[in-house]
Amino acid sequence: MTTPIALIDCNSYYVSCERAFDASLKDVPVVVLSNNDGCVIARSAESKALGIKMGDPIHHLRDMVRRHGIRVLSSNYTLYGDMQRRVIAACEAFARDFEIYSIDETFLDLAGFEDRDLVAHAQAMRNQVQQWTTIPTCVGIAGTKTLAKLANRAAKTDPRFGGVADLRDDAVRRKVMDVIEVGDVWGVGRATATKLLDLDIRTAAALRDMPMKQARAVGTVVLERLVAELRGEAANAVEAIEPQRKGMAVTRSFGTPVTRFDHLMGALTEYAMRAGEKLRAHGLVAGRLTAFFHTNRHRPDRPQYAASRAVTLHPMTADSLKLIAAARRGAERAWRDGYAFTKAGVILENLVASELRPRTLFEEPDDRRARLMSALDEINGRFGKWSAVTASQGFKREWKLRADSRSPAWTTRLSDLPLVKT
DNA sequence: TCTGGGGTCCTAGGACCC
DNA sequence: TCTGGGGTCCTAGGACCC
Repeated sequence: MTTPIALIDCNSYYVSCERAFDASLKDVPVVVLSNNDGCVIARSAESKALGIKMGDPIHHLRDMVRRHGIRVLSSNYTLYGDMQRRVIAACEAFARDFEIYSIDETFLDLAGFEDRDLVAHAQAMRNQVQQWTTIPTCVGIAGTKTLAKLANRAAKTDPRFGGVADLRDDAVRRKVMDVIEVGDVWGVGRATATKLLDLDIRTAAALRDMPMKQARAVGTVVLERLVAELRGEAANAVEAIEPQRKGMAVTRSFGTPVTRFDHLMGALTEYAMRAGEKLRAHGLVAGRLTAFFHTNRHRPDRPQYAASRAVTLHPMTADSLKLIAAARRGAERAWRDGYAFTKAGVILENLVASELRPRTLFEEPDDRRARLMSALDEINGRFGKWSAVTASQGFKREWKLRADSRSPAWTTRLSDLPLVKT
């Protein structure tokens, strides 16, 4: 008997976070936009009912927004990240091991809780989260992570489950798998779904029943593992310990296209600064930096150019000024005149915990530089992101993105605290 | 006019080296 | 007529996830 796994998933998470602090958003259609106010990344139930899809560009929806009075918000990741900590805190007592899978989903290893009524257990957890954060959730319970995902989907889409679906029961599991489309299974994307449909494999149940050999032929070991999980054989454990991350990136689309090298460098400088902050916040150093930029891929009628150049960081470093220098070297090598660039970024790889980094022969301890970096982090942490910047970054940001309708930092900035009038 | 950002894993060809 | 093999790094791109 495998230990039961639960997946708790917040409903319309970003919208629910916004609603926690703005009562006027209740019961009306709401959407939250991606960075740069480009496309829809979260929808309230009312917006879903209007037919708005995940990823819809907002400029295609302007009419609809006017007609239905849809409330449109820029995304506020500081708020969503802070709310996530509160959601996890509310779940703490309900399992011993957690894997925080994404900003709104957490797997729970329910080992040690098997003798309880797990549906009642999950309902109590939902209530706790609702009480502490106002965020509505759904919970799926099953023997493997992939099945817990399916269970969660069932809990979310079929009101008869009352918010908690337990797929450990054979009959319930079969019924659910018969109706879930193959493309809605976790790990089956568009390309794989097309291949499976060609083989007349249309449901989660059909995927479960396909021959293992065929699964490997269609989608390598990845699909093979997925099929095993659908059969109840755990191929993925709940990973309570966060694995060492392999890379990190800071990338942005530009509000206005960039045609000049110095403007591109202004943006890359900013991203390299930010990447350094992220490295230092995680206590890491990087061994490799890649700078990239490209033109608008949605306009094939215009001249296209995409390039990326990697620079080895030797010695490994988290020093923003060294990252900026490396980004410049990469960008200079890749630059071509005559194009309008719409996106750029900095990717850091070969990450190692700072204290474990290999020392080089000629490396001298540079305390002053380290102190400068922590001073920078402190100033920008206390007074806001653009208080201290490098000269090449500059205060004028021609490429900067749009975020016209961002909600206040309700939970993390004192001046944005909501006021209660009595 | 206007189409996100941040991840992981995998594949493949070319350059380069021994 | 008649191609070396194997390793690593770089760049590019596909597929998937949230």
